[in-house]
Amino acid sequence: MSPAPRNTDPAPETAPKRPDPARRSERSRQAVLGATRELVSEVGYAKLSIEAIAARAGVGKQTIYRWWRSKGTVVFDAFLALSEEAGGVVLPDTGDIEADLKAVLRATVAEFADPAFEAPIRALNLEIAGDPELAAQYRERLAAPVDEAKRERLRSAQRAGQIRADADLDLALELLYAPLYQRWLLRTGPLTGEYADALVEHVLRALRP
Amino acid sequence: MSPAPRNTDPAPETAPKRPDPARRSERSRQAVLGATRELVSEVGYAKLSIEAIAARAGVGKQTIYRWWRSKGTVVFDAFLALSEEAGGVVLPDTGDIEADLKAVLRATVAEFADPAFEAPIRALNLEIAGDPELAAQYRERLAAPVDEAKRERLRSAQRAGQIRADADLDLALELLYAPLYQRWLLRTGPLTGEYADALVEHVLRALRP
Amino acid sequence: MSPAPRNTDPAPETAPKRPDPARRSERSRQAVLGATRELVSEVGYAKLSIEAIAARAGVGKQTIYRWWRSKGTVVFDAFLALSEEAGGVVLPDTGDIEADLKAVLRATVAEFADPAFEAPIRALNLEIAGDPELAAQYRERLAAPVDEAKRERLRSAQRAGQIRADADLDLALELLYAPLYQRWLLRTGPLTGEYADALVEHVLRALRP
Amino acid sequence: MSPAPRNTDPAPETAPKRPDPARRSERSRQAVLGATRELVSEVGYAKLSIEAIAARAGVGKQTIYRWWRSKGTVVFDAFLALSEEAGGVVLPDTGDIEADLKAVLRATVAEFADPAFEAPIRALNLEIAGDPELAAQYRERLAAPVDEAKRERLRSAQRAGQIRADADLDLALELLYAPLYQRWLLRTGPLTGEYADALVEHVLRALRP
DNA sequence: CCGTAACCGAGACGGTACGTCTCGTCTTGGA
DNA sequence: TCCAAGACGAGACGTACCGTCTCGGTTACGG
Repeated sequence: MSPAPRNTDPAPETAPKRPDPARRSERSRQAVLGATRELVSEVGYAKLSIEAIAARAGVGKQTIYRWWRSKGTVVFDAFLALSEEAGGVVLPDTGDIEADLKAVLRATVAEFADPAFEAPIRALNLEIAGDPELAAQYRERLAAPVDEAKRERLRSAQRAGQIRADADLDLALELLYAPLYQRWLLRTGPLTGEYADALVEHVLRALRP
Repeated sequence: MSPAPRNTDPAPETAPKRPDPARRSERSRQAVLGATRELVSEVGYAKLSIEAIAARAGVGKQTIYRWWRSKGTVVFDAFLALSEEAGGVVLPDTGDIEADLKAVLRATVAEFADPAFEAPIRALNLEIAGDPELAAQYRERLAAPVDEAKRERLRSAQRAGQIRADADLDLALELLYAPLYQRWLLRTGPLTGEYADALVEHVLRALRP
Repeated sequence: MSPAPRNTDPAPETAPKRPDPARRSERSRQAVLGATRELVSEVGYAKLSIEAIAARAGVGKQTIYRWWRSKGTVVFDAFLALSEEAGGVVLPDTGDIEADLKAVLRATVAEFADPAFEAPIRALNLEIAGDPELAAQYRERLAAPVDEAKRERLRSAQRAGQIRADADLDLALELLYAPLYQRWLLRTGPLTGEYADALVEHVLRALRP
Repeated sequence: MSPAPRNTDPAPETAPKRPDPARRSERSRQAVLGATRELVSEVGYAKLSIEAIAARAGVGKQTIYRWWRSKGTVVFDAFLALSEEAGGVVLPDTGDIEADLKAVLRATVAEFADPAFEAPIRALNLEIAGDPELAAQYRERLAAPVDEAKRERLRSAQRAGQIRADADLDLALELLYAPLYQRWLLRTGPLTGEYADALVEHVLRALRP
């Protein structure tokens, strides 16, 4: 039996001195996230400053820099915290996959149209698009459970014979949501209920047995 | 005595003093756009500053503020100029719509994978996503001609009976490109030739007569 | 004839980019010096901050950093400006060197005792003691003319036969003023008129023919 | 009815919670003083921080704040400890007051010229000049014994008839040392052996019978 | 053909925010 | 209870850029 290697870490190099999470002030964390949500709504993401967050939260700037890498990570956490409270996602399953998908996509369209959601969601998306590490966290903590719920609904339709057994469900999800997302993000066209319906109809045509 | 005339003039209001485009220095314009392209490649969009552009271009800051609204518009123009040089877009038409689309999407995948293109294209996309006015310009001057070429190829396939006569070609384009775009922008999955092929196959299934 | 050498400069090395004094804003300069004098009086030298000076003066911080090396140099200039306005110094010459010196030293004692002068003069002295470059400027621009006036009074006494012809007048000045200065700076003893008188009497004993 | 008692209590007032000196860790005290001496030499007094002292000494910051009022008092103690080890001061007494004083002043000049002493002594002096309480401590614990030794040498010269019986010895000491001190502190002139000699000669002229 | 009015490079200005540093206080866990 | 350790609110540091505002210099009309 060979001895367990003690330290396989290839690059310690004068450790960057991480803070101790056990001693973190929960009160400060909440204050920062709350202030961030308020300020994003008030002045928008681009004009958001760490200075302003600290002031609004009644917190020292160092406390923010100690626990977050960048403005983007703070904003991300601020909305992540909100979403995680929201709890599990359940999609409707009436047995009619077309009707159910239309309902879900119309709901998504409505969400994108709500100006109160629009600004922060856009900010969050830009942040994610520009930072691979945030993107990874986003996928794991926010997108994954939602996607799984959507995939499950498609699987149910498969079992009901409404979708081909050999369909690639991940690709199917992308076909459903990416056009919506792109229209919204780049404002390349109107986002309406009719559009959502047409989208669902086209995609289902590709998926039916 | 006649009443003092109210100022019903709806527009001038201490005119904002537009510069005279006729006297604009072409040399300065080119220097700014060139310096901008260099700097975006070197330091990325987020760390790009007007100050640095002016210094690199050997140009006064005022010259930039005189002719561009914001950092975003400069970057936009810098890449617009490049693309417009590229000239008209023509898509292959071998008569086989599936093969042609696969070739085009694989080319797009390759472009997204090229790290030299990646950074500035991403920067440009973030800028467009965050600024509706830039988005409009982008659609008119860059996206429109390319989209028209793509639509024309689909129309040709329609005439050849490879695509249903009543298909919505705009939606078809979105179904083809949006999933690719989303994967790239949010890094939600690998971008490979196989993926492009599968995408084309699925979408065509929805479009065939 | 040999060609004129183009560049004999031995150490250019990415020049530190000096600002152009010709374009300096006199209004800003005055505002900074004024604000500095006010703040030194109000909060003392130790608690004086560049930030506060800039705010009080209605000036950007960079404007201070552009023209002054350190907090010390600003304070120095602030009081230098005051003193230089004061104009030429003239010492009394009644013909009685002892009486005149007593009067002058008593005046100095009174100045040191005045709390309005005390704080800033002490701040200035600490700054000078800690920064050789400031010390040099202080000697040239403030101390030199005053010292020359004092030396001239002693020379006049020499001509009148009240002081030895071969006396070292610079040393004489130090003997007169250094004890006073030391008592004040280190608070090693009471500063009174009697002390000034005793000092003059002792020093004159060393200087008389 | 008796009058409400006035609070004649001169001290407690919501007691400031003094630590118990008996339980003080000698190891910590030494570590702090040692680290302080090192750091003053390395970075100078102005850039010295409590934070850095604590880190270098391997001591909690609170331990410093518990036992010292300010950065100045720590520095002061650090050098005080050094000097007190040095033990009693004895001045030479060859019977020739002029030769003896010249030797002593030349030694002082040499000390001031030594760059290893220069920096910390200057730091200490600035601190004393800016803090009356430190100044008092300095006089009692450091200056007093040295001054007494010097005064004793002058008294001995008085007994020997080399100095007038009615001379003010305290003033004499100031006449001897203040010029030296001032030249050093403000760098107003060269500090040489010749200067020390000239100083002694002038002062003695004022003191002789 | 000669002002004179624009653009131009340059860069100082009043500001905002950055990210770091240190202050002096407070909290935790170990001896 | 003291200590090492270090998180905390606070706020100054010195730097980077912002967008505006002069400065001279240099075109390029238009009287």
